[in-house]
Amino acid sequence: MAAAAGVSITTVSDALNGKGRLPDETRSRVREVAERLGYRPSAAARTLRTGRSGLIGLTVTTYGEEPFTFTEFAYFAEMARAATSAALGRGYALVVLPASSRHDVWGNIALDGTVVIDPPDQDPLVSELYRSGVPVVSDGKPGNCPVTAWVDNDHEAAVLGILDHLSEAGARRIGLLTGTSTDTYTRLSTEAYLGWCTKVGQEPVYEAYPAHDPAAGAVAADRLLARPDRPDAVYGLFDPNGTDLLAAARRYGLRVPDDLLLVCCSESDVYAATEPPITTLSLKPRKIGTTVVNLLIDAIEGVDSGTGVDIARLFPPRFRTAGNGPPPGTLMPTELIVRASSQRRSPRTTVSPPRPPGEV
Amino acid sequence: MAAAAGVSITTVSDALNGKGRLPDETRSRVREVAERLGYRPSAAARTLRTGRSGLIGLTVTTYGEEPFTFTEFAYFAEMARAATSAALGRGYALVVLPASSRHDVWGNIALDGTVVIDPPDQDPLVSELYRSGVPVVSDGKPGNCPVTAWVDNDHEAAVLGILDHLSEAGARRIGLLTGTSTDTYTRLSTEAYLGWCTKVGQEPVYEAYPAHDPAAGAVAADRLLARPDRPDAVYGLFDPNGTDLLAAARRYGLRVPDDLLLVCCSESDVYAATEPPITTLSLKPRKIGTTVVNLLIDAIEGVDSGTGVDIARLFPPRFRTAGNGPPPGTLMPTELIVRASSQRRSPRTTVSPPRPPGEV
DNA sequence: CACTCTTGGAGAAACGTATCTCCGAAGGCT
DNA sequence: AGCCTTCGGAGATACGTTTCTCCAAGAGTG
Repeated sequence: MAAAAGVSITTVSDALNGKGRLPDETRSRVREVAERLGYRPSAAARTLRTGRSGLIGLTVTTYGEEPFTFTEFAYFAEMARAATSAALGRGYALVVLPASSRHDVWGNIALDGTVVIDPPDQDPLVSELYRSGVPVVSDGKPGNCPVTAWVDNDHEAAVLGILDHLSEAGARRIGLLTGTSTDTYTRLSTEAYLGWCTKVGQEPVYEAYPAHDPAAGAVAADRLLARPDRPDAVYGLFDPNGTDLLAAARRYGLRVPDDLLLVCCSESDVYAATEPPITTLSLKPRKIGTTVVNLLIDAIEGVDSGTGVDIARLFPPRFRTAGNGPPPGTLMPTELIVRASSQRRSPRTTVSPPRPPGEV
Repeated sequence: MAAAAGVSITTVSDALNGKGRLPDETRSRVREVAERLGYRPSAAARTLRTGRSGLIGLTVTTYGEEPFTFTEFAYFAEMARAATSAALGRGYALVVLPASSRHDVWGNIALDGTVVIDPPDQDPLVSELYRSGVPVVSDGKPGNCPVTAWVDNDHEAAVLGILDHLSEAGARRIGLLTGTSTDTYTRLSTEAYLGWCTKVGQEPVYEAYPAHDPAAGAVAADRLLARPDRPDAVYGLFDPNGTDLLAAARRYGLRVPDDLLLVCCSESDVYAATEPPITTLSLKPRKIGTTVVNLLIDAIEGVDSGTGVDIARLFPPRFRTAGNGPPPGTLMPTELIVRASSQRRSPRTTVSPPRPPGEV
């Protein structure tokens, strides 16, 4: 377009990007012509030249044959929404890419960085990205992956907070509805529960089921309440557990909260309208999504080119451990939304602060 | 990488893409070296050269200040998930881009095509994309936009089916909970309701509220049941209407389905577990998402370069109208999942077939 | 032997941008 | 008058592919 419009090609680039030293008159003239011609600079050429695509990958773990959980749990949907919004605010767009997608799709996209949700140990995808010099920030503390940074909730503190809350409400034997998969969330939460049981001298009462199978949840809830050592309070780790447990309680003639105290982890507000309303733990996916993306973009824009070493210098000291240690991580607080199902008095809301970073 | 590995640059390209005429021995040798070096061809360069990025935009309409509804209604989440999966299956990735995002973000991304969800009349974004030669397929029949193709439910048939269903169940006065926005879904559904009322001689009984405001839905549901001409059956156009209406009915001491028949449009399975279970209309977002993406990719891969004229020839005759008329559209069937809230006998499931394309 | 045909692969152009270097001209200074 | 500095902008190169054209050598044919 350039030459035809008024003059040369360098001038167009400079005028449109505000780079060179041109009189305002020339600048505005070039812009006006570009506008009139509907000229759009080629994103591909710009990406090739600058090495920046403005694209961020969002990788979601995949369970079973379905492409991904994405919307299966409200957590992911909320998190993705917040992440998209945050990225857009800084001029980046999100590409959603299941970890399972074939290599040719991943390889065919110029990514400035990647957000990885709950990477499994030794995730080959993360390793390859890291080797390629692509910054990776994970949602969920990574097991053994070389990520640039990570963000997570303090799951241990959250579970302990809930168990204490239920104890205060009068629970004598607290059960857990958990998952069979080995992701960080499930593992840390379950470990926290078991540790608490040991500490207070309660025999653990829990049922585990494959969390990605919606039917299995109802069965597990039923099983939990059918046990001879039936708990008088239950915490369910997954979103649908609340309704499942409520239905199971109804089947066994248990009144909530009188005979059974109930808490589940969920981002859904349907639990404000159930009968009775159910206390939920929110993992604050919006905050997590926003933080993850901002951390990632900081890394992208801060480091010049793929040495991958200077990145740590970008983060404030509170985010990183000393020297050449593990990647910097930050813990986000969770929020317990107390409703009728877990108490006999009036509701209130508590926020669990993260533990100091030193203990991470 | 090329020259260093074994030999020249053309050969590498040919070997990796299976293009030229090379002996298998050379091919495998080059591939092996590439593998060892961890060589990845530059997506940016390829895009620049071939004009194909493998990227598809997914544009979601935005309500108010929140970036987009995306997850607000399960419909969008499901649809996006199916679309992502379908795109991935054909080697494309999805970039999620709110229509409201600033121009510089849109312009900075090389898109092979775009999926637009429910474009408003005269959408400037769609017009610009179309002019740029980027294929656009919309979910929702476009009002006055030059799209390549579109996919939608037969909303009129769906509403009429529900009204008939409620009539058969004994409803004498059917109310509607609808929205104040002017999107196609709301408009067509409301018009179908009003038309039906005229035909059967019933006075319309409806309340409209801003669908993006979750609190307003509960208020509107309450208002509808508080009217002097209270309906004995209600259809709610939006996902949360079911629980809202159920709560309102409870407040007024109305038994469902005895005093009030209930149906709402929702993709959520929580309505299978409510008390009583609520009949829902599913718009089949999975099917829509899949179809939209496949149509779009057909258009992308079928037309050589942006004339934008030959595209219609790609579609089977049933998808297009004659000559130079409106863009080809296809209607997907909806599914009415009949549960206890709308009948006094045993549930069954009916599928409403789309009307013949001639009447589009 | 002179020729054509096939095989295996190299050379070079082009995609459209950003950026580095350089150049002419004009003005100010000694 | 000669020199330095700034202004406005042009030229050239590189980014890493894909693809079109072309070439050399050997094999087959008369």
